[in-house]
Amino acid sequence: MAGGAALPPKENHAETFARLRDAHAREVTEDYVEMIADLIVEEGEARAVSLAERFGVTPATVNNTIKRLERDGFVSSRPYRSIFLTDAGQTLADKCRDRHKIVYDFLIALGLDAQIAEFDAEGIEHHVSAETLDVFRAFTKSSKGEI
Amino acid sequence: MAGGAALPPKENHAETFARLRDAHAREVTEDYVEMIADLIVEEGEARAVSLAERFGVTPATVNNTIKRLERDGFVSSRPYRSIFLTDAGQTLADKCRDRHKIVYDFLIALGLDAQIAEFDAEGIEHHVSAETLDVFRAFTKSSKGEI
DNA sequence: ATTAAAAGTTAGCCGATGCTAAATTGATTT
DNA sequence: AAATCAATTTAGCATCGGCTAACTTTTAAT
Ligand SMILES: [Mn+2]
Ligand SMILES: [Mn+2]
Ligand SMILES: [Mn+2]
Ligand SMILES: [Mn+2]
Repeated sequence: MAGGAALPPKENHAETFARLRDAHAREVTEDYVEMIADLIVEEGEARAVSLAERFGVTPATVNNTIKRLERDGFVSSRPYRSIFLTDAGQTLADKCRDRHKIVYDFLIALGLDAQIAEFDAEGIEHHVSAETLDVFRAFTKSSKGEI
Repeated sequence: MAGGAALPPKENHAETFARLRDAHAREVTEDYVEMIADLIVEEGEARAVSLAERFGVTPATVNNTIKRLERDGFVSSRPYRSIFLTDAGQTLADKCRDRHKIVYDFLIALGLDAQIAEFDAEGIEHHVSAETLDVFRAFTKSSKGEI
């Protein structure tokens, strides 16, 4: 692939895209639980109106998404009240926040500016395997050593 | 963000997610034109059955996607015949193939194995800005220098 | 030339993620 | 207490990207 054939062997290729579709299916969930956790830290609670503003979507869209998250066991909410993470939601949020920070810090360590790092990390975070994350973390750490 | 507040200023935050949604909207298109270009190189033509096998989806799904690509001016096709890229499609495919390779080679340069690099590159490629791509390219190049 | 197999198409379905417009509820002000 | 304003919910819609099942067309084998 690197320098050879244009395509990987066809027997394995579909697995790559199956993983990609899986990652996609989780992206919105991951961004929401992470955002809810951050809002609770920063503003004391997570309101639908804040989520709508942060994501740049309408309140109706937030409502739909929150219902899916509730169905999937990541949040709890009561009508007209703010939104809470379940234990599963908090666990996922912690994992996503760590991962997000590792990706962001890695992009900064590579010399990118904060705005670009923020943009790209928001997408990249959902597509880094555990192995890649380890390498990112190690790179950032070692790049801090060699001032 | 790096070490400070949990969240970026709310005035700018929505832009990050707007870009993310834009990138999403382009992912399938980008993967298809790239795959079509690669199949034409490797097999002489791009058949729906090959796309279905490569992506791990059904022929019906390929058909739907090809219709959207045709509607959007990236491919041309006639019933029961193989699929061709328009000029716009070829241009996009070339761009995507380059970008894909830069991301893949960067992950390899970081020390990741081929399988992981293949998996992660397939997702990451859609979320790297031009700036990040430049940095990736430079890193790969310099890592080749210092054997 | 028939037949069988492979490839492609069509119809109809679903879930995810977005939207607008209207209705409802809760909070604030007067 | 009423009225207003802000927040939330609901209803109804659209597109994308997936699916199965049935059908048609092309290609390959006999
Ligand atoms: Mn994200
Ligand atoms: Mn994130
Ligand atoms: Mn891809
Ligand atoms: Mn690609």
